[in-house]
Amino acid sequence: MTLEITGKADMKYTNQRVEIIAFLREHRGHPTVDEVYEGVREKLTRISKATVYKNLKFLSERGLLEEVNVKGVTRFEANFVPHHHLICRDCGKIEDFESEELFDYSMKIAGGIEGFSIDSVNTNFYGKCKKCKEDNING
Amino acid sequence: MTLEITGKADMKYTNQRVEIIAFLREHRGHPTVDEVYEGVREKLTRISKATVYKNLKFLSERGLLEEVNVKGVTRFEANFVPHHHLICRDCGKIEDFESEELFDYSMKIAGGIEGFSIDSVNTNFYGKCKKCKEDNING
DNA sequence: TTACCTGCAAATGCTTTGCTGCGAA
DNA sequence: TTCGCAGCAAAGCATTTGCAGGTAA
Repeated sequence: MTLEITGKADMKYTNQRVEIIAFLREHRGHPTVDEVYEGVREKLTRISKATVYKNLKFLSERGLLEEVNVKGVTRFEANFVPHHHLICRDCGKIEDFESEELFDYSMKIAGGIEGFSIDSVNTNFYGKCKKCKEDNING
Repeated sequence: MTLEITGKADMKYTNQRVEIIAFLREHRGHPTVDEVYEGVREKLTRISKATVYKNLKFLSERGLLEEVNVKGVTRFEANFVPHHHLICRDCGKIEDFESEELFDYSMKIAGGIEGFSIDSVNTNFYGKCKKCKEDNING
């Protein structure tokens, strides 16, 4: 796999990094560190968890990944279409939600904020996912 | 201090809980666990950090506090006026930002989302705070 | 009175780090 | 060839837990 990332040439594209990014591009469910580790291990059986940690941090700092934290659990994603999050308070599930109009509206408001220079915006919607709602009724 | 919280009677209002909530109501800068611990310790010198942890978790689960996580650091707040966050990518500082119009707009969009029942919304604006911007230029 | 809560200390588990050998460029 | 990176194991820390005594209701 070739990663199409321009302007980020000052780093080595090791197999480990390539597979971590590939895994996150293919698994949009906001995996945890362990889930990334288990997933990548299917391709690179000898990868260590320390390498996964190091690279998730490294790639996040460089803007190749995004880190999300819900209910004390750190999760990762590689979705660079501007989007928002639907977060279930019960199970901690995160779903992406695209709304160009909300993005535009928020950025317009961002333009009027003094003292902070804002480069991105993300709205979190909190509530209950379908499954947890049904579980509440039935169980 | 009397906590004016209705409908939350099934818990004991120990001095520790009262002081933790009081501290967070007076310190709106999104303190960390350690900062809460140090702050409350000025009133209750014998409080343990385990008690602070237990209660921050307990009170968050009951909706008396909100937990925010930025750059891997967990912070707490007790601001129940609907608000948004300005988050500095450099230093991790969080400022509250009130915008009724953004709140209303987001909730209107929330009403049209299928499969998730949404009860609250929070927009995070990411960028650089004034101080970090100046530090970047000067240092 | 009694169930719930606190403080202490120990345990847990996520995350980071130091170091040696290796591989991308 | 060289510097950055991977893997391993150990260390570091934030957070949780078990338990005995204390306290709010």
